[in-house]
Amino acid sequence: MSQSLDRALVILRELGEGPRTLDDLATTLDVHKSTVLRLLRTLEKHRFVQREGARHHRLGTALFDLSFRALEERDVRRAVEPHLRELNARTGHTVHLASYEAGEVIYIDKYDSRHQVRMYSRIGKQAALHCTAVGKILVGALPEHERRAVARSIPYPRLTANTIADADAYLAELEQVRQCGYAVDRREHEDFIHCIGAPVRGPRGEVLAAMSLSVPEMLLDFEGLLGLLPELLTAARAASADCGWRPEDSPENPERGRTPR
Amino acid sequence: MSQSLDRALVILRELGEGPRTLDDLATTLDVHKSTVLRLLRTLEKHRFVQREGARHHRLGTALFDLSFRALEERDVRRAVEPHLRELNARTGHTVHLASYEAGEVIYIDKYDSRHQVRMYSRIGKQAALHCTAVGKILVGALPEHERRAVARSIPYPRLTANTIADADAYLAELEQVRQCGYAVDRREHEDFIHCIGAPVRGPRGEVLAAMSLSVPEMLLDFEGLLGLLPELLTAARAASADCGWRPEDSPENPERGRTPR
DNA sequence: CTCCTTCGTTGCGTACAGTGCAACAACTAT
DNA sequence: ATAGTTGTTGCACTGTACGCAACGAAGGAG
Repeated sequence: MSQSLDRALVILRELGEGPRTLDDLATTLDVHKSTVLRLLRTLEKHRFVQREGARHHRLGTALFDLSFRALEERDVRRAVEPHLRELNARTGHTVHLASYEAGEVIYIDKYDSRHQVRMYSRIGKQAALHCTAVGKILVGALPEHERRAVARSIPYPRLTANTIADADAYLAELEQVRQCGYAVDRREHEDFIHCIGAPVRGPRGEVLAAMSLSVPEMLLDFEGLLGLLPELLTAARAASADCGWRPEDSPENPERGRTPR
Repeated sequence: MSQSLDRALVILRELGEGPRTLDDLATTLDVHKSTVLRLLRTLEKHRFVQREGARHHRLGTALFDLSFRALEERDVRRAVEPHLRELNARTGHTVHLASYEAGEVIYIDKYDSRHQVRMYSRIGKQAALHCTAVGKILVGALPEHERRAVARSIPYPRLTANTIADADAYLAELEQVRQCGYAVDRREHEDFIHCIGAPVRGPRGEVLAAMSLSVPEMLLDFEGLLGLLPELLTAARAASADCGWRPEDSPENPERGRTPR
């Protein structure tokens, strides 16, 4: 492990919270100012950091460049984008695309609701595994032993009265999700929002990503949201088709986590 | 300057081009494999890099997280977003929001055209200063000496027959832009696309960002695009109002580059 | 099935890069 | 003026990150 690189990455994380001064950083990292200064200079040279005024530093443009490049490279995202966009246009509600990567579920695309009340989320943000529709879809698609391992290892913070609270209940829920072909989050993550999710599949029926529709309760009750399920499933199937999925091949799908290279 | 950090950042840039193996990286960096390995491990630990299969590495999710956070923090972007979105909805064409930061113009937001033919761009991408509408708006808004310095220092690659080719012509064009309150790119950047741009202003009339509308010639000729100018200007003014601009204060605006802190 | 190549991984000794220190410079506030 | 911040520079020392070389695992060719 490289010490200086390690420190630099902590600096970046810290700057992700907002602009900081040299001293701020030196204090939180518990290293000498001059050390921080040198690291910042290198980061600056590569445009990962830029100065704001005389003393403040903030994240730079190289970061945007890199991350949008990386997002573009994910073919799933590119293929699903039009369908996501259309689902958003048809329903007017917030839609998300999420992917399972290295033990975590993160949002890789998003279109916001047309309405005033919006759900807080962000591309790049981690989604909770135990109380979101996308989390259930993606973890549910893992091979059994891995699924069990995940279920046992994650924490179960109780975010609302409906949040699933332990591994057994979670595994049962995942089983349910696998059977239905879709997942719901009925006020499990936030008190006034419910959500439905569906898988996007690839050529061998493997789950590549999860698509979801989130609606605040004041706009639509849970039954109303379920009424949109056909729209969601249609969109997810169309997206899957664009990713190479052929429905006839796999009526009941094999367990699969990610695309082998 | 920190050597190891420097190398790590080069690795990230390299991975921005696509997934690489350890050897690939060692070769392009011209350092020993074991060195690359250690850097990669540190990057991995912080989720800046993730493995893809056994041997390939690609950019990780921390990058998305950071960059979207940073984008969110830019208040301009947040304030302008709805107007950008509406302009996109009304016209159906590609709209961009760009900002001048540390000598470069980069796209900080974008909504794609509804049509099949799309312009290639990406959030985080640098825009050419001499042949894009946003570049002209933003450089044109700099104080005179800085504007001249920029004009003299940048290269003038000839991308089409219409591209401005030298500093004098550029400065004259910028003067024009300042007078009109909008900028055009009449096939200066790409042969089949033209573009119009307008400034988004802050409380003191200073230019915070530039908004633009890009349309392929086959969809709309240049006069047709100019017909959309009122739409663009209305959107830009509404966005400016949301950023604290009060039109009556500054009929002719003072020169100003960036917001002081 | 075996050999051979290719690529990732590990342990180690050394050199130099990165560190902390202390003094200095630029600003603000009082 | 004076004192208190905070950024910047030069320097000497030490520990970290480097390259090396040997090992191990995986995959392909014959």
